[in-house]
Amino acid sequence: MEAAALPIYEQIKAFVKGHISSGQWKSGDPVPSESALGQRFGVARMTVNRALRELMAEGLVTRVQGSGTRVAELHRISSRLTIRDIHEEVAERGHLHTTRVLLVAQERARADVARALDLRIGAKVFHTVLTHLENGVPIQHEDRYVNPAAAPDYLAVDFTQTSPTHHLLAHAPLTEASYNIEACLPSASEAKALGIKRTEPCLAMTRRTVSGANVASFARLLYPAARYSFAGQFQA
Amino acid sequence: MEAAALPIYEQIKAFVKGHISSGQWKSGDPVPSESALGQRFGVARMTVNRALRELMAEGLVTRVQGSGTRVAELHRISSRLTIRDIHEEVAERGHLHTTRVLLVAQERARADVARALDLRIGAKVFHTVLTHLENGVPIQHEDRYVNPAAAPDYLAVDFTQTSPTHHLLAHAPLTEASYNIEACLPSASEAKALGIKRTEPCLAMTRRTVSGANVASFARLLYPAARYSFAGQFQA
DNA sequence: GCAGTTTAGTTGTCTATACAACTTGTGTCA
DNA sequence: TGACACAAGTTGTATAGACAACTAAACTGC
Repeated sequence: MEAAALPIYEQIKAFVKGHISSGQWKSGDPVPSESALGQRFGVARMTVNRALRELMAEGLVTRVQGSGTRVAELHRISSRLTIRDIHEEVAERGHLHTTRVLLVAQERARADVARALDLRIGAKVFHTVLTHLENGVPIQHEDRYVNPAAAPDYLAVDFTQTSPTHHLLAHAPLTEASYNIEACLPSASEAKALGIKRTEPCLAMTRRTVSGANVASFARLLYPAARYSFAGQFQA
Repeated sequence: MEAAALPIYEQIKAFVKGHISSGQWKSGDPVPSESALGQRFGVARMTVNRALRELMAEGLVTRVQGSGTRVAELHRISSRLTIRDIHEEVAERGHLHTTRVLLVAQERARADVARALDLRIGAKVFHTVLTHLENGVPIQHEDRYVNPAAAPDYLAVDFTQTSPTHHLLAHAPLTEASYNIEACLPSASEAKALGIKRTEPCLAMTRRTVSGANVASFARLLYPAARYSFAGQFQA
């Protein structure tokens, strides 16, 4: 019945967290110094150091060399937003993921595409448009441009078997990614592909991935509002 | 012209990151053991341990006691999404933040509100509806229910001077928060308050904050799509 | 062939110490 | 009064070592 003994540094983290979340220590208040906590718990300073360092990484305290540790201003609620491969996400729910391939083509980059992929206007680019279905219901519309330099054999992939994300991760290691989430209404073709009305709002995520020196891909992912949302959590 | 010497553990992190993002080490590949890296860099194992521990926290490697360290599956792109106080956000852009107070009232909880705040139906709750403006343009519509137990003097606050979030953080220390982001169309009253058409899509964030044993507040924050989006970045 | 044991290797935690880098308040001197 | 030096306290980094906990493969005995 006994709880497994937590590592000391976790106990110290819990001790500090407890004082913060109970309101005993408020934003801006000083947290006892490493040596003070070390004495109180009867442990080495390095152990306390690890606890406080991790709390800083979690955003609960701020530390200034030479000055001390203080309870952070919690005006920022920060949590990890994880963007996952759509196939994995559907599979984890125990559902069937299928793909409808609408376009697989090589094109010349228009101005906006060229800018996003960091290529010249008119440069060769790969373009795919897919619809992802969960148990037969469309949940994501994916319009993607790929830099041929990053994934030369992209067009040869059978996208009913392998998701573009999966192929790209395997062939163009990810060094950087940025995304933007906004609300929008679908275009006529997007609405048709998703089987929704043009007046039904959608979440649109535009994502740009960088692999080494190249921008590997630029994608617009559209989720019908009724069938998708992003959720997150924060634990003090 | 010389770059400041990075701490050794940062150098080791950069070394591992470099091998991952260049594709030399792929997902699932083993990373050299702590002692191996320690020998290679001529440093103590604890130093390597810190580097690898932080890389695990960043999601770049997985570590299993007794087995070893491996490059993580990067199918998950994970980054920190920070939700900030609207006032702070506007102020940082050097813009003027003002508030229009539409409702400040004490009500009896309807079923949905009671559930969200973990109270009985008909229990006393505080209800505020505000519009936040940036340089006079509405950017956020805030519909919030507050648990009186968590912030007894909530209704007395002058919301043209202090944001609800600010007051709550000061009086009900945050222990937990969860949020959900979705796309939707505004209701008639929301559209009117934001000065947009009912056909203009919006990002809706519903947020629930917990303070100690109480659910402190439940809020629906509505952002016109044309004026707001969430952005994030991931660095390998 | 199989089950159990041993062993080498790996990560997890913790210590006691050392020095560097920085902040802040105090004291000194002109 | 002001500029400067100093000292005390704090965090940042790094070490060398120790033992615990766990894994996976090799080995042993049946």
